[in-house]
Amino acid sequence: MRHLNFITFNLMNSSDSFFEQVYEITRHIPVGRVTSFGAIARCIGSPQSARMVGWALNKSGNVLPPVPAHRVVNRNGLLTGKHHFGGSEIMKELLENEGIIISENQVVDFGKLFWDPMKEL
DNA sequence: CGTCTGACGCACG
DNA sequence: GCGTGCGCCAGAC
Repeated sequence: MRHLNFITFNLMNSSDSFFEQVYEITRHIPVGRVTSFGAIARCIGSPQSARMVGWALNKSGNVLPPVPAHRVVNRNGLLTGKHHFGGSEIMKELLENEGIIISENQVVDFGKLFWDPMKEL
């Protein structure tokens, strides 16, 4: 049954589109880890399309399966997308629920928690 | 078609 | 280390 859902998902979403590649990589980010827009862009093969990654994630709210967009921050570990989660503190709370410490709108120990899709995928 | 818009990242001063 | 400028490119008009 899960297999059928997966097939339906692939039929409903052109799986080779830029957006879908972003979603697919984002879904692989482990709980309690984070990555950056640029890292995802590089993994796709468009290192200069980091802005598009953000654009894609902005539209990921109603996408299934769910996309953990809150685990994507900018290259400095800054929560630049926090205003797109309904409330301004939703993104922070989602990350803290996974054990990530946020201070001054920034991920503490970002270098340690950073998950590189190129290396890990 | 042209133009504008960004959840970015880099180069430079 | 910080501010500024610019290239990036898929959608929405």
